[in-house]
Amino acid sequence: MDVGVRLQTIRKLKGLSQRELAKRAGVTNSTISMIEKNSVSPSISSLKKVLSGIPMSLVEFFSPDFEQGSDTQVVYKAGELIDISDGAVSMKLVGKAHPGRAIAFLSETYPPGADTGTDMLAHQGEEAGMLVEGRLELTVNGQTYLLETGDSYYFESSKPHRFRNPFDTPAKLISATTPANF
Amino acid sequence: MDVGVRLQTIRKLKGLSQRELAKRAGVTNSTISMIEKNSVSPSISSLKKVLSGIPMSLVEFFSPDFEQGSDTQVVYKAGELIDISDGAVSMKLVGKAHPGRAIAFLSETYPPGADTGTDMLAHQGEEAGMLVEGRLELTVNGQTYLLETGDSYYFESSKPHRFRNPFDTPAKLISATTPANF
DNA sequence: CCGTTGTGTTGAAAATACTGAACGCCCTCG
DNA sequence: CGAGGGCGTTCAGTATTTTCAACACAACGG
Repeated sequence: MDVGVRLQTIRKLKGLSQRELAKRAGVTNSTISMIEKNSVSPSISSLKKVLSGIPMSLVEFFSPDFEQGSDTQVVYKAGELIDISDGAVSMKLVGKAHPGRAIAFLSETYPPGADTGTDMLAHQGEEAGMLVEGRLELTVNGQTYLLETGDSYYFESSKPHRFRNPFDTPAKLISATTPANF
Repeated sequence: MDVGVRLQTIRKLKGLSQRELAKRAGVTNSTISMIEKNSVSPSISSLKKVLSGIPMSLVEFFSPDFEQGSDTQVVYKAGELIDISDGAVSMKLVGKAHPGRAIAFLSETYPPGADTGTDMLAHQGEEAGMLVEGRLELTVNGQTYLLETGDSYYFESSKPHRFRNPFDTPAKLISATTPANF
């Protein structure tokens, strides 16, 4: 992540000069200049001040949202997905050509007995999914649910969660998580 | 946004001491101490270094932990989805109990002849999806692709796009978009 | 009881970021 | 042509952050 280039891109997008932005932000134009040339690494407080002149939040600034070439791959054949399997659970990630992706879109297969473990991860973000085949057990925040084909879910990833297939037929799940941790 | 408190919270959540985190991050323990006490405002480069020891990205660090009540609905039966159909295309939204959702997770059905129109919207964000039934035609940025069952896609929503089913069998798509425009 | 190891905090010195006042460049207007 | 005003850059000096080496406190074991 190139802080300087990113700031300059945003500033020009907003049609501001270094001095103009500096005045709005309450810093000097030299500060802006040096940040953009990467000759310094600004402190959080000053970057925050600078961004307040745009205005833009730190989250937005660090979100690599709109910066992608126009020749990136769009469609992925079934065999083209990246395998990021974890144990018995098969997980295939859509969009390998998108390193700064905002969504982790997965096709997951849980063979009989498969389990994401009792790790109960608490990463930040939200996730949703739909079961397209079989049955699956989902535990969120201590509550256990039974998902049948066609059922779906939506919860905050910060809640401890776990997927498990105690049945004797494989379960296939399509899920989306944001932000992408991959 | 209290940088110090946030860092301390995260560090303790990960079960790290100041010195341990400092070692992993390649800074001194005093740096951690002073950042947590807000007696300094770290530079981007040093905060990045510190977070690399966790590890955590700057985006995640600055993304507020909007926690949700623990009684929100998690699982949605097949019939419980909200219908937000647009014309001939049937669209069903997962997570009606999540008004401030980050992801729009949809189950979409395109009957033969269905078309999202030539609107070619250019909203910001990213979207991904996977075809679970039938065949579908996707146009992104002027390029037209043929999706077959099991194929998937990922692109920036800012690129003009359109879905169309010119075949004589219905197509079923599961998709995710962020941010959610609903 | 003392030595050891863990924790977080603090002070002076070194490193880094920020300001203020230049500078050079390009444009426009008189 | 020359004055004025815009632009971004640079440099010396000041302000802030980071390091290094202590310090104080608590827990554990010999």
